[in-house]
Amino acid sequence: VGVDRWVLHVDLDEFLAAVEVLRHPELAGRPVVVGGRGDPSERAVVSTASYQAREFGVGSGMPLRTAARKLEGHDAVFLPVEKPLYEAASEQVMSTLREFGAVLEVIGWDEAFLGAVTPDPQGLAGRIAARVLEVTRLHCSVGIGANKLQAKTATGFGKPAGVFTITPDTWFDVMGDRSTEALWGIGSRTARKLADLGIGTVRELAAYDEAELAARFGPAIGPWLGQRGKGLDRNPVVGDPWIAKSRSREMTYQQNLESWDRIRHELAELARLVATDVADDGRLIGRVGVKVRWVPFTTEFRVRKLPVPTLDPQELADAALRVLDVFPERPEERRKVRLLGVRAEFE
DNA sequence: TCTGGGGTCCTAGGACCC
DNA sequence: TCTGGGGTCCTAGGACCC
Repeated sequence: VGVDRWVLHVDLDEFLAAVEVLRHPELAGRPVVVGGRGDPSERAVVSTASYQAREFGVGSGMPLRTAARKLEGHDAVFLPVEKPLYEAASEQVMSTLREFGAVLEVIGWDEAFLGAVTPDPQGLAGRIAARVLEVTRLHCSVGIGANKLQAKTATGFGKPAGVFTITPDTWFDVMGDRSTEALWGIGSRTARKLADLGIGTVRELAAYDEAELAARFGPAIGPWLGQRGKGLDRNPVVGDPWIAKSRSREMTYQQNLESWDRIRHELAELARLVATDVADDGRLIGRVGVKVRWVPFTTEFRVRKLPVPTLDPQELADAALRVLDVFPERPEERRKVRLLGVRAEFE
């Protein structure tokens, strides 16, 4: 009785671009695009665009080439992704969030959930944003809800640098008329399948029979979709440190790979990189996966269990090459390759 | 628009065994 | 001729997220 349990979702505003502007203050006010190696002529996409860049229609996931075209004549800056820099900034943000003593679940460089018990979640949100700004000089938005879905959804309405609350009482007022694709966890594919059933809006999804959804989408995903529509989410905020189940490296080549020897060489190189990545972890690798993206853009993935789990770079490279051999179509058979990837799955 | 890199989870089907 | 039911392991592929 009377326990005010809330979920807060904290999301940094234009995170990568904001971090870059902090160390390059002269860039403030200009459209800033962070992506790839910072060369808009290369095969790469936008990781983060500053709000000034977004005004010209540039956003995450867009090819850098396209972004450059949209920003032509607007004094834009393209910067490379500097992973260690953002990791350091992220750690600073997360340790600031930890000061508040709530359960903290980190879900990305620039995002986290807090499970809080408080009669005044808005007050807490304001204090969090102020403290994050004070310590890191970065702005964030905070969403408040009765569960993760509501909180995460609310953040979008708070941006930039604001606080927004969604409760079970206001869920349908805020979300009811929106497309199902606006829901966290429903992408374009599922939204289209739902539309085929006559389900266009969140309200329509909420009203749909869950057994029917289970028949269409499977026993787990079907009912889960129905719950999403109703704004329900049973997943708790989990404070345990995240432990990766796999580690991978992949590379899109600026020039397509054509020779079989070159492909094998590059794949072995990626495998050794993965081995280096996991060397300190200590856990053995039980399965190895290989990803090939053919020209123009079809992607295939094969994975094989290792007869004997290993940590050895050369064994991993050999295993990756054996997986490459099971691809039904060999690269030497006329198809060019634009991307290779190696994934190691822990035992 | 010519489409990155690093992850997670679910589903379905085949193989195999009892 | 027409053929069980259940369990487990393995892999392919889809979908989504940051």
